[in-house]
Amino acid sequence: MTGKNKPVSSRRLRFAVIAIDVVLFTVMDNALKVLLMHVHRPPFFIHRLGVPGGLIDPKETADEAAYRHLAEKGGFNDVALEQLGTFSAIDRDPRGRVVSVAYMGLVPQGKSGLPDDRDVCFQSVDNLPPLAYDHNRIVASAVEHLRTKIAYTAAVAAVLPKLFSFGDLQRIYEIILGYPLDKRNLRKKIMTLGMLKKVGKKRSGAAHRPAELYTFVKQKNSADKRVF
Amino acid sequence: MTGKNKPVSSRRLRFAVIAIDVVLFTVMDNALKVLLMHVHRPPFFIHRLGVPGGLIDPKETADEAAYRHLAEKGGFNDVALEQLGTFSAIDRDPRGRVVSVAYMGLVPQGKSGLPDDRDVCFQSVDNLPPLAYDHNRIVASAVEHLRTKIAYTAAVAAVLPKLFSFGDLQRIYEIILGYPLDKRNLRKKIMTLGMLKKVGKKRSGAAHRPAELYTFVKQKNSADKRVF
DNA sequence: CCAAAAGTGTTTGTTATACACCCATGG
DNA sequence: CCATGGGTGTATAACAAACACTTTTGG
Repeated sequence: MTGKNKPVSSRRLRFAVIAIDVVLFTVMDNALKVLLMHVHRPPFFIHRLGVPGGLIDPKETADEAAYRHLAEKGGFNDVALEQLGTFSAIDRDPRGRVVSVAYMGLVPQGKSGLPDDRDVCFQSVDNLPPLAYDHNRIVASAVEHLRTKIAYTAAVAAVLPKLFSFGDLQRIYEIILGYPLDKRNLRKKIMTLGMLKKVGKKRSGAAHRPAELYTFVKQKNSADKRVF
Repeated sequence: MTGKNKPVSSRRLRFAVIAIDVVLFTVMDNALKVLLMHVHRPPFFIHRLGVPGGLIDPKETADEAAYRHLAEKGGFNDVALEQLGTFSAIDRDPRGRVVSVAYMGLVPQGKSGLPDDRDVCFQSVDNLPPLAYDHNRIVASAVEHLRTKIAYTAAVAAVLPKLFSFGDLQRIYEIILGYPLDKRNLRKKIMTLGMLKKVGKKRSGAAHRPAELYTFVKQKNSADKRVF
Protein backbone atom coordinates (compact mmCIF):
# COMPACT_ATOMS: atom_id res chain seq x y z
CA MET A 1 0.00 0.00 0.00
CA THR A 2 1.08 3.43 -0.59
CA GLY A 3 -1.23 6.25 0.19
CA LYS A 4 -2.17 7.32 3.64
CA ASN A 5 -5.12 9.55 4.11
CA LYS A 6 -3.75 12.70 2.63
CA PRO A 7 -3.20 12.56 -1.07
CA VAL A 8 0.36 12.58 -2.28
CA SER A 9 1.05 15.91 -3.83
CA SER A 10 3.98 15.36 -6.07
CA ARG A 11 4.81 19.01 -6.28
CA ARG A 12 6.00 18.99 -2.72
CA LEU A 13 8.41 16.19 -3.31
CA ARG A 14 12.00 16.03 -4.27
CA PHE A 15 11.07 13.17 -6.53
CA ALA A 16 9.60 10.36 -4.61
CA VAL A 17 8.18 9.29 -1.34
CA ILE A 18 8.97 6.10 0.43
CA ALA A 19 6.33 3.78 1.66
CA ILE A 20 6.09 0.32 3.05
CA ASP A 21 3.58 -2.38 2.30
CA VAL A 22 2.92 -5.36 4.47
CA VAL A 23 1.69 -8.69 3.23
CA LEU A 24 0.27 -10.26 6.34
CA PHE A 25 -0.66 -13.89 6.00
CA THR A 26 -2.73 -16.16 8.09
CA VAL A 27 -4.28 -19.55 7.63
CA MET A 28 -8.02 -19.67 8.07
CA ASP A 29 -10.87 -21.73 6.76
CA ASN A 30 -8.54 -24.10 5.03
CA ALA A 31 -6.88 -21.39 2.98
CA LEU A 32 -3.85 -19.15 2.97
CA LYS A 33 -5.20 -15.65 3.44
CA VAL A 34 -3.78 -12.22 3.20
CA LEU A 35 -4.85 -9.10 5.04
CA LEU A 36 -6.48 -6.56 2.75
CA MET A 37 -7.91 -3.13 3.32
CA HIS A 38 -10.31 -0.96 1.51
CA VAL A 39 -8.58 1.48 -0.83
CA HIS A 40 -10.55 4.32 -2.32
CA ARG A 41 -8.53 6.84 -4.28
CA PRO A 42 -10.64 8.23 -7.05
CA PRO A 43 -10.19 8.58 -9.86
CA PHE A 44 -7.54 5.88 -9.87
CA PHE A 45 -8.78 3.24 -7.50
CA ILE A 46 -12.47 3.01 -6.89
CA HIS A 47 -13.26 0.73 -4.00
CA ARG A 48 -10.36 -1.56 -4.47
CA LEU A 49 -8.50 -3.67 -2.00
CA GLY A 50 -4.85 -3.46 -1.13
CA VAL A 51 -2.47 -4.63 1.52
CA PRO A 52 -1.90 -2.31 4.45
CA GLY A 53 0.93 0.13 4.19
CA GLY A 54 1.83 3.75 4.33
CA LEU A 55 4.58 6.27 4.32
CA ILE A 56 7.80 6.09 6.24
CA ASP A 57 8.09 8.86 8.78
CA PRO A 58 11.20 10.97 9.00
CA LYS A 59 12.23 9.44 12.28
CA GLU A 60 11.67 5.78 11.66
CA THR A 61 13.28 3.02 9.68
CA ALA A 62 11.39 1.08 7.06
CA ASP A 63 11.07 -1.79 9.49
CA GLU A 64 9.60 0.47 12.12
CA ALA A 65 7.19 1.95 9.63
CA ALA A 66 6.04 -1.52 8.67
CA TYR A 67 5.34 -2.47 12.28
CA ARG A 68 3.64 0.81 12.93
CA HIS A 69 1.30 0.73 9.96
CA LEU A 70 0.41 -2.85 10.63
CA ALA A 71 -0.48 -1.97 14.19
CA GLU A 72 -2.38 1.16 13.25
CA LYS A 73 -4.32 -0.26 10.39
CA GLY A 74 -4.74 -3.87 11.30
CA GLY A 75 -4.35 -3.85 15.06
CA PHE A 76 -1.52 -6.35 14.93
CA ASN A 77 1.39 -6.17 17.31
CA ASP A 78 4.24 -8.56 17.90
CA VAL A 79 4.29 -9.85 14.38
CA ALA A 80 7.67 -10.81 12.98
CA LEU A 81 8.10 -9.06 9.67
CA GLU A 82 10.67 -9.74 7.04
CA GLN A 83 11.71 -7.50 4.21
CA LEU A 84 10.87 -8.89 0.78
CA GLY A 85 12.24 -6.27 -1.54
CA THR A 86 11.59 -2.85 -2.89
CA PHE A 87 9.14 -2.06 -5.63
CA SER A 88 9.87 1.00 -7.65
CA ALA A 89 8.00 0.83 -10.95
CA ILE A 90 7.41 4.39 -12.00
CA ASP A 91 3.67 4.12 -12.35
CA ARG A 92 2.99 1.77 -9.49
CA ASP A 93 1.11 4.58 -7.80
CA PRO A 94 -0.70 6.65 -10.40
CA ARG A 95 -0.87 9.64 -8.10
CA GLY A 96 2.84 10.19 -7.93
CA ARG A 97 6.17 8.60 -7.54
CA VAL A 98 6.12 6.23 -4.60
CA VAL A 99 8.75 3.62 -3.94
CA SER A 100 7.67 0.92 -1.59
CA VAL A 101 9.55 -1.51 0.61
CA ALA A 102 7.53 -4.69 0.93
CA TYR A 103 7.34 -6.82 4.05
CA MET A 104 5.84 -10.14 4.87
CA GLY A 105 4.55 -11.63 8.11
CA LEU A 106 2.45 -14.42 9.52
CA VAL A 107 -0.13 -14.32 12.26
CA PRO A 108 -1.93 -17.08 14.12
CA GLN A 109 -4.86 -18.77 12.55
CA GLY A 110 -8.29 -17.57 13.27
CA LYS A 111 -8.14 -15.07 16.06
CA SER A 112 -7.71 -12.08 13.90
CA GLY A 113 -7.03 -9.35 16.40
CA LEU A 114 -8.96 -7.19 14.04
CA PRO A 115 -11.25 -4.57 15.47
CA ASP A 116 -14.70 -5.51 14.32
CA ASP A 117 -16.32 -3.66 11.50
CA ARG A 118 -13.18 -2.18 10.08
CA ASP A 119 -12.62 -2.18 6.39
CA VAL A 120 -9.96 -4.80 6.74
CA CYS A 121 -10.32 -8.48 6.10
CA PHE A 122 -8.42 -11.60 5.24
CA GLN A 123 -8.91 -12.99 1.79
CA SER A 124 -7.68 -16.14 0.21
CA VAL A 125 -4.58 -15.64 -1.89
CA ASP A 126 -6.12 -17.71 -4.65
CA ASN A 127 -8.36 -15.75 -6.92
CA LEU A 128 -7.53 -12.37 -5.55
CA PRO A 129 -9.31 -9.59 -7.38
CA PRO A 130 -7.23 -6.91 -9.02
CA LEU A 131 -5.74 -4.99 -6.12
CA ALA A 132 -4.71 -1.37 -5.91
CA TYR A 133 -1.23 -0.27 -6.96
CA ASP A 134 1.09 -3.17 -7.74
CA HIS A 135 -0.22 -5.18 -4.85
CA ASN A 136 -1.02 -8.29 -6.83
CA ARG A 137 2.63 -8.45 -7.71
CA ILE A 138 3.74 -7.82 -4.16
CA VAL A 139 1.44 -10.49 -2.80
CA ALA A 140 2.63 -12.97 -5.42
CA SER A 141 6.20 -12.33 -4.45
CA ALA A 142 5.34 -12.77 -0.79
CA VAL A 143 3.56 -16.05 -1.40
CA GLU A 144 6.50 -17.42 -3.28
CA HIS A 145 8.86 -16.32 -0.55
CA LEU A 146 6.70 -17.85 2.14
CA ARG A 147 6.47 -21.18 0.36
CA THR A 148 10.20 -21.34 -0.07
CA LYS A 149 10.91 -20.32 3.45
CA ILE A 150 8.79 -22.81 5.34
CA ALA A 151 10.82 -25.64 3.82
CA TYR A 152 13.89 -24.82 5.84
CA THR A 153 12.75 -22.74 8.78
CA ALA A 154 10.21 -22.90 11.54
CA ALA A 155 8.31 -19.97 10.08
CA VAL A 156 5.00 -21.77 10.50
CA ALA A 157 5.46 -21.39 14.24
CA ALA A 158 3.99 -17.93 13.83
CA VAL A 159 0.71 -19.27 12.57
CA LEU A 160 0.28 -22.05 15.09
CA PRO A 161 -0.92 -21.66 18.66
CA LYS A 162 1.48 -22.33 21.54
CA LEU A 163 0.44 -25.93 21.68
CA PHE A 164 -0.42 -27.86 18.60
CA SER A 165 -0.50 -31.35 17.26
CA PHE A 166 1.49 -32.71 14.40
CA GLY A 167 -1.69 -32.89 12.42
CA ASP A 168 -2.27 -29.18 12.96
CA LEU A 169 1.21 -28.51 11.69
CA GLN A 170 0.78 -30.67 8.65
CA ARG A 171 -2.45 -28.92 7.76
CA ILE A 172 -0.69 -25.57 7.86
CA TYR A 173 2.03 -26.80 5.56
CA GLU A 174 -0.44 -28.26 3.13
CA ILE A 175 -2.55 -25.15 3.01
CA ILE A 176 0.40 -22.88 2.45
CA LEU A 177 1.98 -25.09 -0.15
CA GLY A 178 -1.21 -26.13 -1.83
CA TYR A 179 -0.45 -29.80 -2.07
CA PRO A 180 -0.59 -32.80 0.27
CA LEU A 181 2.43 -34.04 2.19
CA ASP A 182 3.37 -37.41 3.55
CA LYS A 183 3.03 -37.19 7.29
CA ARG A 184 5.91 -39.52 8.08
CA ASN A 185 8.32 -37.63 5.89
CA LEU A 186 7.12 -34.29 7.17
CA ARG A 187 7.61 -35.43 10.73
CA LYS A 188 11.17 -36.46 9.98
CA LYS A 189 11.95 -33.22 8.20
CA ILE A 190 10.52 -31.07 10.94
CA MET A 191 12.28 -33.07 13.59
CA THR A 192 15.64 -32.54 11.93
CA LEU A 193 15.07 -28.80 12.26
CA GLY A 194 15.21 -29.46 15.99
CA MET A 195 12.76 -26.78 16.92
CA LEU A 196 9.89 -28.85 18.13
CA LYS A 197 9.43 -30.12 21.67
CA LYS A 198 6.93 -32.64 22.90
CA VAL A 199 5.05 -31.00 25.73
CA GLY A 200 3.82 -34.15 27.36
CA LYS A 201 0.13 -33.54 27.08
CA LYS A 202 -2.39 -34.88 24.70
CA ARG A 203 -5.47 -33.47 23.16
CA SER A 204 -8.41 -35.79 23.59
CA GLY A 205 -12.05 -35.19 22.97
CA ALA A 206 -12.25 -36.10 19.31
CA ALA A 207 -13.45 -39.34 17.90
CA HIS A 208 -9.98 -40.68 17.39
CA ARG A 209 -6.73 -41.30 19.15
CA PRO A 210 -5.55 -38.29 21.18
CA ALA A 211 -2.75 -36.26 19.64
CA GLU A 212 0.53 -35.47 21.31
CA LEU A 213 0.98 -31.76 21.72
CA TYR A 214 4.11 -29.92 20.75
CA THR A 215 5.54 -26.47 21.07
CA PHE A 216 8.26 -24.64 19.20
CA VAL A 217 11.53 -23.90 20.89
CA LYS A 218 13.98 -21.15 20.03
CA GLN A 219 15.75 -21.43 16.75
CA LYS A 220 19.41 -22.11 17.07
CA ASN A 221 21.66 -19.83 15.11
CA SER A 222 23.19 -21.77 12.32
CA ALA A 223 26.88 -20.85 12.74
CA ASP A 224 28.62 -20.07 9.52
CA LYS A 225 27.00 -21.91 6.73
CA ARG A 226 29.31 -23.58 4.32
CA VAL A 227 27.55 -23.80 1.02
CA PHE A 228 29.73 -26.64 -0.27
CA MET B 1 26.38 5.17 -1.77
CA THR B 2 24.09 7.97 -1.22
CA GLY B 3 25.17 11.45 -2.06
CA LYS B 4 25.57 12.72 -5.54
CA ASN B 5 27.36 15.93 -6.12
CA LYS B 6 24.86 18.32 -4.70
CA PRO B 7 24.36 18.08 -1.00
CA VAL B 8 21.09 16.76 0.22
CA SER B 9 19.07 19.60 1.62
CA SER B 10 16.57 17.98 3.88
CA ARG B 11 14.39 21.06 4.02
CA ARG B 12 13.28 20.52 0.46
CA LEU B 13 12.19 17.01 1.13
CA ARG B 14 8.97 15.48 2.19
CA PHE B 15 11.03 13.31 4.51
CA ALA B 16 13.56 11.29 2.63
CA VAL B 17 15.31 10.74 -0.60
CA ILE B 18 15.82 7.45 -2.25
CA ALA B 19 19.16 6.26 -3.43
CA ILE B 20 20.70 3.10 -4.70
CA ASP B 21 24.05 1.60 -3.86
CA VAL B 22 25.82 -0.97 -5.95
CA VAL B 23 28.20 -3.54 -4.61
CA LEU B 24 30.15 -4.55 -7.66
CA PHE B 25 32.39 -7.54 -7.20
CA THR B 26 35.19 -8.92 -9.20
CA VAL B 27 37.90 -11.46 -8.63
CA MET B 28 41.43 -10.17 -9.07
CA ASP B 29 44.83 -10.96 -7.67
CA ASN B 30 43.52 -13.98 -5.87
CA ALA B 31 40.94 -12.04 -3.91
CA LEU B 32 37.29 -11.09 -3.99
CA LYS B 33 37.23 -7.38 -4.58
CA VAL B 34 34.60 -4.72 -4.45
CA LEU B 35 34.43 -1.49 -6.40
CA LEU B 36 34.94 1.54 -4.19
CA MET B 37 34.98 5.22 -4.88
CA HIS B 38 36.35 8.19 -3.14
CA VAL B 39 33.80 9.88 -0.87
CA HIS B 40 34.53 13.28 0.52
CA ARG B 41 31.68 14.94 2.40
CA PRO B 42 33.07 17.10 5.14
CA PRO B 43 32.49 17.32 7.93
CA PHE B 44 31.06 13.83 8.03
CA PHE B 45 33.25 11.80 5.74
CA ILE B 46 36.76 12.96 5.12
CA HIS B 47 38.38 11.07 2.30
CA ARG B 48 36.56 7.84 2.86
CA LEU B 49 35.67 5.13 0.44
CA GLY B 50 32.22 3.91 -0.42
CA VAL B 51 30.49 1.83 -3.02
CA PRO B 52 29.11 3.68 -6.04
CA GLY B 53 25.56 4.87 -5.84
CA GLY B 54 23.35 7.87 -6.11
CA LEU B 55 19.85 9.13 -6.16
CA ILE B 56 16.95 7.68 -8.06
CA ASP B 57 15.63 10.05 -10.68
CA PRO B 58 11.94 10.81 -10.95
CA LYS B 59 11.61 8.90 -14.17
CA GLU B 60 13.53 5.76 -13.46
CA THR B 61 13.08 2.65 -11.38
CA ALA B 62 15.53 1.66 -8.71
CA ASP B 63 16.97 -0.94 -11.06
CA GLU B 64 17.47 1.63 -13.76
CA ALA B 65 19.13 3.99 -11.32
CA ALA B 66 21.50 1.26 -10.26
CA TYR B 67 22.53 0.54 -13.83
CA ARG B 68 22.87 4.21 -14.59
CA HIS B 69 25.03 5.11 -11.62
CA LEU B 70 27.23 2.11 -12.18
CA ALA B 71 27.77 3.17 -15.76
CA GLU B 72 28.30 6.82 -14.93
CA LYS B 73 30.63 6.32 -12.02
CA GLY B 74 32.38 3.13 -12.81
CA GLY B 75 32.08 2.88 -16.57
CA PHE B 76 30.41 -0.50 -16.36
CA ASN B 77 27.68 -1.51 -18.75
CA ASP B 78 25.97 -4.84 -19.27
CA VAL B 79 26.38 -5.94 -15.69
CA ALA B 80 23.60 -8.06 -14.27
CA LEU B 81 22.49 -6.52 -11.01
CA GLU B 82 20.36 -8.05 -8.36
CA GLN B 83 18.50 -6.31 -5.59
CA LEU B 84 19.77 -7.15 -2.13
CA GLY B 85 17.48 -5.18 0.10
CA THR B 86 16.79 -1.72 1.35
CA PHE B 87 18.73 0.02 4.06
CA SER B 88 16.88 2.63 5.99
CA ALA B 89 18.64 3.28 9.28
CA ILE B 90 17.81 6.83 10.21
CA ASP B 91 21.38 8.02 10.57
CA ARG B 92 22.92 6.03 7.76
CA ASP B 93 23.59 9.27 5.97
CA PRO B 94 24.46 11.95 8.52
CA ARG B 95 23.51 14.71 6.10
CA GLY B 96 19.87 13.81 5.96
CA ARG B 97 17.40 11.07 5.62
CA VAL B 98 18.36 8.80 2.76
CA VAL B 99 16.93 5.37 2.20
CA SER B 100 18.98 3.20 -0.09
CA VAL B 101 18.18 0.19 -2.19
CA ALA B 102 21.27 -2.00 -2.42
CA TYR B 103 22.28 -3.99 -5.47
CA MET B 104 24.94 -6.52 -6.20
CA GLY B 105 26.74 -7.50 -9.39
CA LEU B 106 29.77 -9.31 -10.69
CA VAL B 107 32.15 -8.33 -13.44
CA PRO B 108 34.89 -10.26 -15.21
CA GLN B 109 38.23 -10.65 -13.58
CA GLY B 110 40.96 -8.25 -14.36
CA LYS B 111 39.85 -6.08 -17.21
CA SER B 112 38.31 -3.42 -15.13
CA GLY B 113 36.69 -1.21 -17.72
CA LEU B 114 37.62 1.59 -15.44
CA PRO B 115 38.73 4.86 -16.95
CA ASP B 116 42.27 5.33 -15.79
CA ASP B 117 43.02 7.76 -13.05
CA ARG B 118 39.57 7.96 -11.66
CA ASP B 119 39.02 7.81 -7.97
CA VAL B 120 37.55 4.37 -8.24
CA CYS B 121 39.29 1.11 -7.47
CA PHE B 122 38.69 -2.46 -6.52
CA GLN B 123 39.63 -3.45 -3.01
CA SER B 124 39.68 -6.79 -1.33
CA VAL B 125 36.57 -7.45 0.75
CA ASP B 126 38.75 -8.68 3.57
CA ASN B 127 40.06 -5.95 5.78
CA LEU B 128 38.03 -3.18 4.28
CA PRO B 129 38.60 0.11 6.02
CA PRO B 130 35.63 1.87 7.57
CA LEU B 131 33.56 2.99 4.62
CA ALA B 132 31.24 5.93 4.28
CA TYR B 133 27.61 5.67 5.29
CA ASP B 134 26.56 2.13 6.18
CA HIS B 135 28.56 0.66 3.35
CA ASN B 136 30.44 -1.85 5.44
CA ARG B 137 27.12 -3.34 6.32
CA ILE B 138 25.90 -3.29 2.75
CA VAL B 139 29.06 -4.94 1.48
CA ALA B 140 28.86 -7.60 4.17
CA SER B 141 25.32 -8.39 3.19
CA ALA B 142 26.34 -8.58 -0.46
CA VAL B 143 29.22 -10.92 0.26
CA GLU B 144 27.00 -13.24 2.18
CA HIS B 145 24.43 -13.20 -0.58
CA LEU B 146 27.04 -13.87 -3.23
CA ARG B 147 28.47 -16.83 -1.33
CA THR B 148 25.08 -18.37 -0.90
CA LYS B 149 24.09 -17.80 -4.45
CA ILE B 150 27.01 -19.36 -6.26
CA ALA B 151 26.19 -22.69 -4.64
CA TYR B 152 23.07 -23.16 -6.69
CA THR B 153 23.38 -20.88 -9.71
CA ALA B 154 25.85 -20.17 -12.45
CA ALA B 155 26.46 -16.69 -11.09
CA VAL B 156 30.20 -17.11 -11.44
CA ALA B 157 29.70 -17.05 -15.19
CA ALA B 158 29.73 -13.28 -14.89
CA VAL B 159 33.25 -13.23 -13.57
CA LEU B 160 34.75 -15.71 -16.00
CA PRO B 161 35.77 -14.99 -19.57
CA LYS B 162 33.85 -16.60 -22.43
CA LEU B 163 36.19 -19.55 -22.43
CA PHE B 164 37.68 -20.91 -19.29
CA SER B 165 39.06 -24.08 -17.87
CA PHE B 166 37.69 -26.00 -14.95
CA GLY B 167 40.67 -24.91 -12.95
CA ASP B 168 39.78 -21.29 -13.61
CA LEU B 169 36.29 -21.93 -12.39
CA GLN B 170 37.45 -23.68 -9.28
CA ARG B 171 39.78 -20.82 -8.43
CA ILE B 172 36.88 -18.38 -8.66
CA TYR B 173 34.79 -20.49 -6.33
CA GLU B 174 37.59 -20.84 -3.84
CA ILE B 175 38.37 -17.16 -3.83
CA ILE B 176 34.76 -16.16 -3.36
CA LEU B 177 34.09 -18.72 -0.67
CA GLY B 178 37.42 -18.44 1.06
CA TYR B 179 38.08 -22.11 1.43
CA PRO B 180 39.37 -24.91 -0.82
CA LEU B 181 37.10 -27.25 -2.70
CA ASP B 182 37.53 -30.76 -3.95
CA LYS B 183 37.86 -30.54 -7.70
CA ARG B 184 36.07 -33.80 -8.46
CA ASN B 185 33.09 -32.90 -6.34
CA LEU B 186 32.95 -29.38 -7.70
CA ARG B 187 32.99 -30.72 -11.23
CA LYS B 188 30.07 -33.02 -10.47
CA LYS B 189 28.09 -30.27 -8.79
CA ILE B 190 28.63 -27.80 -11.60
CA MET B 191 27.80 -30.41 -14.19
CA THR B 192 24.46 -31.14 -12.56
CA LEU B 193 23.57 -27.47 -13.00
CA GLY B 194 23.78 -28.26 -16.72
CA MET B 195 25.05 -24.86 -17.72
CA LEU B 196 28.50 -25.74 -18.86
CA LYS B 197 29.46 -26.81 -22.34
CA LYS B 198 32.77 -28.24 -23.49
CA VAL B 199 33.93 -26.10 -26.35
CA GLY B 200 36.32 -28.60 -27.86
CA LYS B 201 39.47 -26.59 -27.57
CA LYS B 202 42.28 -26.81 -25.13
CA ARG B 203 44.57 -24.30 -23.62
CA SER B 204 48.19 -25.31 -23.93
CA GLY B 205 51.30 -23.35 -23.29
CA ALA B 206 51.77 -24.03 -19.62
CA ALA B 207 54.07 -26.54 -18.07
CA HIS B 208 51.35 -29.11 -17.59
CA ARG B 209 48.64 -30.94 -19.39
CA PRO B 210 46.45 -28.64 -21.51
CA ALA B 211 43.06 -27.81 -20.03
CA GLU B 212 39.75 -28.38 -21.75
CA LEU B 213 37.91 -25.13 -22.29
CA TYR B 214 34.30 -24.59 -21.41
CA THR B 215 31.66 -21.96 -21.85
CA PHE B 216 28.42 -21.25 -20.05
CA VAL B 217 25.14 -21.86 -21.78
CA LYS B 218 21.79 -20.27 -21.00
CA GLN B 219 20.19 -21.11 -17.72
CA LYS B 220 17.09 -23.14 -17.98
CA ASN B 221 14.10 -21.81 -16.10
CA SER B 222 13.34 -24.09 -13.23
CA ALA B 223 9.56 -24.57 -13.67
CA ASP B 224 7.63 -24.43 -10.44
CA LYS B 225 9.79 -25.47 -7.61
CA ARG B 226 8.25 -27.83 -5.13
CA VAL B 227 9.94 -27.33 -1.84
CA PHE B 228 8.99 -30.75 -0.46
C1' DC C 1 -17.66 -52.19 16.02
C1' DC C 2 -16.93 -48.43 13.13
C1' DA C 3 -15.01 -44.09 11.66
C1' DA C 4 -11.47 -40.97 12.16
C1' DA C 5 -7.16 -39.14 12.79
C1' DA C 6 -2.64 -40.41 15.29
C1' DG C 7 1.45 -42.66 15.18
C1' DT C 8 5.28 -45.37 13.43
C1' DG C 9 9.73 -47.91 9.90
C1' DT C 10 11.67 -49.63 5.95
C1' DT C 11 13.16 -49.56 1.35
C1' DT C 12 14.95 -47.23 -2.50
C1' DG C 13 16.98 -43.68 -5.00
C1' DT C 14 19.54 -39.47 -5.02
C1' DT C 15 22.90 -36.43 -3.51
C1' DA C 16 26.99 -35.02 -0.80
C1' DT C 17 31.43 -36.12 0.87
C1' DA C 18 35.86 -38.03 1.28
C1' DC C 19 39.55 -39.64 -0.90
C1' DA C 20 44.29 -40.96 -4.59
C1' DC C 21 46.17 -41.82 -8.66
C1' DC C 22 47.57 -41.21 -13.60
C1' DC C 23 48.02 -37.75 -17.63
C1' DA C 24 50.08 -34.33 -20.68
C1' DT C 25 52.91 -30.74 -21.07
C1' DG C 26 57.01 -27.28 -20.71
C1' DG C 27 61.20 -26.61 -19.15
C1' DC D 1 62.87 -36.49 -15.69
C1' DC D 2 60.54 -33.57 -12.91
C1' DA D 3 57.28 -30.15 -11.53
C1' DT D 4 52.82 -28.51 -12.49
C1' DG D 5 48.19 -28.43 -12.82
C1' DG D 6 44.54 -31.45 -15.55
C1' DG D 7 41.60 -35.07 -15.38
C1' DT D 8 39.04 -39.09 -13.55
C1' DG D 9 36.00 -42.95 -10.21
C1' DT D 10 34.44 -45.20 -6.18
C1' DA D 11 32.79 -46.09 -1.60
C1' DT D 12 30.19 -44.24 2.13
C1' DA D 13 27.06 -41.42 4.43
C1' DA D 14 23.21 -38.39 4.54
C1' DC D 15 18.99 -37.18 2.91
C1' DA D 16 14.60 -37.40 0.21
C1' DA D 17 10.72 -40.04 -1.38
C1' DA D 18 7.52 -43.62 -1.59
C1' DC D 19 4.79 -46.50 0.76
C1' DA D 20 0.80 -49.41 4.72
C1' DC D 21 -0.47 -50.85 8.80
C1' DT D 22 -1.63 -50.51 13.85
C1' DT D 23 -3.35 -47.51 17.74
C1' DT D 24 -6.63 -44.98 20.39
C1' DT D 25 -10.44 -42.74 20.96
C1' DG D 26 -15.72 -41.12 20.62
C1' DG D 27 -19.91 -42.26 19.21
